[in-house]
Amino acid sequence: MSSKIAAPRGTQDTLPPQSGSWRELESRLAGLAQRFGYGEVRTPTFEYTELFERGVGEATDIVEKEMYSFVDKGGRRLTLRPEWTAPVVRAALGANLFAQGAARLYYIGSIYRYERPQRGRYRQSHQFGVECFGFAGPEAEVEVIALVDEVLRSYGIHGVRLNLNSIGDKHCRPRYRQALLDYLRPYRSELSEESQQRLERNPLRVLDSKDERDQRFLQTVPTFESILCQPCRDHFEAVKGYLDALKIAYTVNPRIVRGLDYYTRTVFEFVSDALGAQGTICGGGRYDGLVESLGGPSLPAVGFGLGLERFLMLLEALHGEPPRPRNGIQAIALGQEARVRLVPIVAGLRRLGACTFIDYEERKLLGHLKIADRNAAGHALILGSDELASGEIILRNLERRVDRRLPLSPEQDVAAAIVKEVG
RNA sequence: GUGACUGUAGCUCAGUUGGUUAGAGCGCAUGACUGUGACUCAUGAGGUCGCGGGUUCGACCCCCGUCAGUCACCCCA
Repeated sequence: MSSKIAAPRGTQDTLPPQSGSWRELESRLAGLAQRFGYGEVRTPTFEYTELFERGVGEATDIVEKEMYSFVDKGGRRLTLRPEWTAPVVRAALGANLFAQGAARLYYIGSIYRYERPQRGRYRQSHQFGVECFGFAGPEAEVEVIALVDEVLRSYGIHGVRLNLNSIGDKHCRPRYRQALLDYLRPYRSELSEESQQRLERNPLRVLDSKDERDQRFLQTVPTFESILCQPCRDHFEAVKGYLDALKIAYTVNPRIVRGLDYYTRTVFEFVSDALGAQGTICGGGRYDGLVESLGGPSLPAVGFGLGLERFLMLLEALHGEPPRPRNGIQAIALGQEARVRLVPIVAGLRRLGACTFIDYEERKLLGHLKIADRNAAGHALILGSDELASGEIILRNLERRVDRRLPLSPEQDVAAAIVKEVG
């Protein structure tokens, strides 16, 4: 026997019953997005590398060290999608979707990042997200935040906090950047090596350093709020006002910056402390400059990405393993003659939409019933020599342990009678 | 990329200072019960002890390497 091959590092297979939880979650998310007026977008799993370099930002961790990039046989530089926003914008531009102005899109699918796996972080993971294009006003932020809130409500999730911040726009962000530099430069040599590098390349990122050596400087660092221009300040206040009106609780957290370059003004994240170190379930914000930087019109936009692995982990942490309800019919034939009669009945049941299990091996009734338990079937349909002789088939309710006898003829009505009985 | 811990049956794990034939529980199979399932009882199958090298008379155990998992850092979903 040759050796087994494992799934690649940081990836995982999903089999029953977990695959059922995935399907349920995905369909609920899709339904919710549609309720908010969003249509589904699907994009290729890989894109030209340049899309992410331009869209996400050269100085981000994603582009610097986390992309799965390769050169194809035609010499093209390609990358496995590390995030959805840039591809969605590209796709929308390609379809000229912005000709009419606003557009609302949602997605569900995989992303790829070359990182060391740990709890809540994988090399292939999945995100649900929305992108709301065309609205410069604070209503757009509130709409997408309300959508996430609705997801949490629909699962009865409590204890997830919404962190909110504003990082300014193209007018005040450079001012803040300068203020930050002015403040930190004198202490440059006392900062962590990592932060020293960031100070020159991407000073905002110094803010979310957790290094001990940086902390004392960060305590008294000038905050964004102190330097926001008036329009940004008004915008942020309006977002908060709407959230209050919708009774969505939030905390203003001046330290959240987000790792992607394209964000402007509002940034937010939903955080749980039930998930270990990787507690961010959902991150998002406004990115008014991205569409234009990818060759489109100047069009404001807001969106978020929600991590499905982390969300499912949260569900399990909060509610435990979901109980497996008994459902479906275990068809049991005892003997070849019975099997010949039963197979068409099973086909009929399936045509009528009934979930039906059957094992074709020759075994005793006991063995079949154990298989029924394993399948969590709600009913057993038993056909053996006794039933053939009496012209009746037994339908047993496995939960209540009661039998029903149903006539075996006329043949074409048997399946319908069973379905009616099962309900 | 850095660090710590862990790899023994399908699953969860024992395995003494290195010693001869590697165990348990659950699960699985068969039977007790020509044909009535969540309970019993009995019997059985299932292991290159992650992989490769080294030390040793002898390695699941010690050493080195490697791969994988877990958790944390970095960062993020």
